[in-house]
Amino acid sequence: MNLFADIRALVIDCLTDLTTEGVLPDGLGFDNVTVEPPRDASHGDMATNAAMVLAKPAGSKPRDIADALAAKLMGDARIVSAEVAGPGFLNLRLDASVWAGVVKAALTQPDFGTSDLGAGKKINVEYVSANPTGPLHVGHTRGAIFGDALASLLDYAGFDVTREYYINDGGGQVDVVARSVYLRYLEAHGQEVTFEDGTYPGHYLIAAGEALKDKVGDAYVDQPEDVWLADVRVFATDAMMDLVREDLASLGIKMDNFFSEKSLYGTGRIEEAIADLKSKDLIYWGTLKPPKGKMPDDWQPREQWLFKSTDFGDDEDRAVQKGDGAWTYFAPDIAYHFDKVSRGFDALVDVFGADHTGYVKRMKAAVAALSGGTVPLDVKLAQIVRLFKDGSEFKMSKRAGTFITVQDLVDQVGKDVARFIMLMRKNDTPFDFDFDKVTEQSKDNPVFYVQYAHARVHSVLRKAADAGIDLSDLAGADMSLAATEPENALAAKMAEWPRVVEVAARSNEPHRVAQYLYDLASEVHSLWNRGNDDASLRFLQDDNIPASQAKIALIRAASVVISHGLGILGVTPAEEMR
RNA sequence: GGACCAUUAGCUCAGCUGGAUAGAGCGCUGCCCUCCGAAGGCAGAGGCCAGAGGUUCGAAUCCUCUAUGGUCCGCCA
Repeated sequence: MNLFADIRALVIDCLTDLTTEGVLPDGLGFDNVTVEPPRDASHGDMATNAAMVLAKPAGSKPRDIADALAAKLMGDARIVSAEVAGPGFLNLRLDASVWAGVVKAALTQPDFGTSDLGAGKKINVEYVSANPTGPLHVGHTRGAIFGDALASLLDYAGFDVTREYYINDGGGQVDVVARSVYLRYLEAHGQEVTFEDGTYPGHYLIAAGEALKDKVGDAYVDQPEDVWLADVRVFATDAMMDLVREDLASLGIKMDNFFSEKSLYGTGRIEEAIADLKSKDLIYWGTLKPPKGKMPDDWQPREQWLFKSTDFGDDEDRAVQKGDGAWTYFAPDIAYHFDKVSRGFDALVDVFGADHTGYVKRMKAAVAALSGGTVPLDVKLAQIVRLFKDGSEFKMSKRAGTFITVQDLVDQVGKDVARFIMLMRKNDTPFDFDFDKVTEQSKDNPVFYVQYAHARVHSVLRKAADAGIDLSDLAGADMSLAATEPENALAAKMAEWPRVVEVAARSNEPHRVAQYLYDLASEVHSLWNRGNDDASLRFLQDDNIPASQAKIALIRAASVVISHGLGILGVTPAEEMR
């Protein structure tokens, strides 16, 4: 159930009636009519802008429309009052039975809050896609967590979601890893090795070197590169991807599909994608203009194959083939997205790091061209995270050895904290991650605050069970026993949940879920605190089992919504804080 | 030179795709624990929504320009 959608439908019905009665002229569009929670609770439970939106096209005053609509709405049992206010808002108050319905829905409908927004459409969310050169570091985590929560959100909103990781195993960096693993392999055979420029000395490669030794023995020792490179490349990539998978798992991320860039080479798939663009007359032989601003010293004009991305809003056309005939990095990316389109996805989302900002337009251009404009691509950027520790910024440096991995992060603050904190902020604004603050166990820490709300409810449930209160049919409780104003406020907040899901999913913004959970948790805590002063608001009412059941039903419903929301964010809904 | 993103309370950030008197946390101020739910609670102060124009019933939100900050900008991967 979605209360806001229900009431909006009611408003539209009433407007339609007014049209047939001749109060409103024919042919009015109701698309702009909204039903929203009011900014100020004293205005009522819901507000509609119908009168203001329709006044102009209907050629009448907002007040007149509002009055007529109010009279109509009052005919529905759910509407207790409908008052015109401000510039023409219609403020609605809802019957207490409506809130009881929300509580029951949250308790009995496992899909409370899910949506048919996605209508089963296939959507592909690509995220992380870090080079397979080693374990993930903190720089990757924001995009990883964001992409994962977004995927869950879209799933919850009714999309058929595929979580995907693009393995950049086609470029030269893989050779570097392969050579580095080879050095560690020699080391495993007791040789002295030195890591020169162009190799990675990372300790995480030691295990890979030993594993290679276990696999091939001494077959590659003191052999020229052409003997072992191809094989070690595969071996090293697999080993690195195993590390990546472990890191993802420790963040609670599990991909549906890993797509190998390498699989595009030598299989005709790049050629196929480029041919598709050629057939659309979007590939031509030409010369790029020199870059503006600081001119590279060695820049020289050169003729090459270019993609006409300017036709689709890009600033420059982009090269797909280098002067030496090899593909640019862009070419396999085109082929990869061609593959996504070919797999029948209705929509695509790419999550990039902030360092790929300049890449967005050409990627959108490519997808628009390849799909004939039928498949939308939304690119979300994960902005940088500044790390703070002991009051000052913590700069990462590979050389200085101050390199924080995903494992370090998870070890220090835990998966739940890392996920929630990063998901509270919009993805495209930079933010500061303070190690000291996020591990604090207090109200000031939003992760703790939300989890604590959930745990508190479970604490009440345990106490109620100890007191022998029957909790087997909370949905059947007489909710009129928990219908005071602060209690209704909590139910009203729950009623927003389906709306939050839709809005968040429509804009691909999971942070809205986190913000909402904070607000909902706040309502739970607030109600709890009121019990300190007003014993009639305590959840366990001595000698009044029906009232206790109703109040428990209310907060239990809230905890169910919290756990749904935390589920989307990938944060554990703790039942107990320790 | 250009692109993208940001700019909201002293600080860190929200603001539900254009709605009413712009919100939260921290910090600040003032109250509140002999007892039952204080890892606290309640209340208050604090804003020219970077600036200037524009669009309309109505703008923090949309458009243009300007300023500041961030991320980038060759056939790199």
